[in-house]
Amino acid sequence: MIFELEVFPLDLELTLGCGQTFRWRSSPDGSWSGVLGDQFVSLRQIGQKIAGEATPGSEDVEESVLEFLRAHDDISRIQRVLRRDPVMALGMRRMIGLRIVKLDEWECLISYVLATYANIPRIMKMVEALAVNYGRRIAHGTYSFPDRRRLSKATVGELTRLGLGYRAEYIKKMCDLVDEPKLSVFSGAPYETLRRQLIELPGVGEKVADCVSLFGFGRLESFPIDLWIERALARLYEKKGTYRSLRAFAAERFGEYAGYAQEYLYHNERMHARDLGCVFSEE
DNA sequence: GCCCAGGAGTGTG
DNA sequence: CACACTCATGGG
Repeated sequence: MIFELEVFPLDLELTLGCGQTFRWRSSPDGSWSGVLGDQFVSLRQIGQKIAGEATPGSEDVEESVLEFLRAHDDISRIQRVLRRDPVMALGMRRMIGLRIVKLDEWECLISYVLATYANIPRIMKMVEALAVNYGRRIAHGTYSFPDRRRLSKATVGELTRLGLGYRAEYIKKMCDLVDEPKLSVFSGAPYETLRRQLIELPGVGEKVADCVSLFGFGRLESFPIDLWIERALARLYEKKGTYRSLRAFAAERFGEYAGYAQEYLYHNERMHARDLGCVFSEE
């Protein structure tokens, strides 16, 4: 199935390659492919349009892609709000095509529990291993991410052998504790409540709860603080401290769109580490 | 070989 | 509340 969409502004490479998603990969021809629900989707940027291709499926692919890319986000409004911060104002425009994505809640929860104390290539490998071993086959070599029922069949031993390390226990417990009704209750809760409930889950601390709030439940005010963000805040704002204090700093500074500011800072800091410049300061 | 990774859980001061 | 230690392993 072939389709065409307009999402503007959007930089597909930036959005899918900056480390917020773990199952999207680029091809030499410049297209990006991944899985949405039970469909294998391939996207390519052509000017201001997105050309897409998907395996036949029951879902409305175009709608899924628009939701995934958060096409309804008013980026100019978001940047107008963030511009109040002088550091953001300096380089924000060059991040204009970087959009926060909206992931499936369950997949996001599992993915970011796996993400603790691992680098991105490894996280991608672990998530892919879960899909291949417990997901549903939807195309040649492509598998959907396993829902709770399917993932429940995994034993801790199997999960450990797949390279999850100490995370295997967390995933096993998660399958016993979280079901669709529970996720649905989470969806309706305000951010602070959602966050508190997520933290009660095994393997979920403040940072993971904030990632799941942001990428899984679409709470744009969430500001996950990992090592890169700590460095960015120290380097660009001379701000150090506990998670609690840094979080308060971000809330005051970036308000309802702290999640976008976070992703800008995250991407920028990683580029800076690779000596690819910094858009938020003159160097 | 070495250092690091989108941290969390637990125990201690 | 703030720090210290452990956890299991692969990637660069």
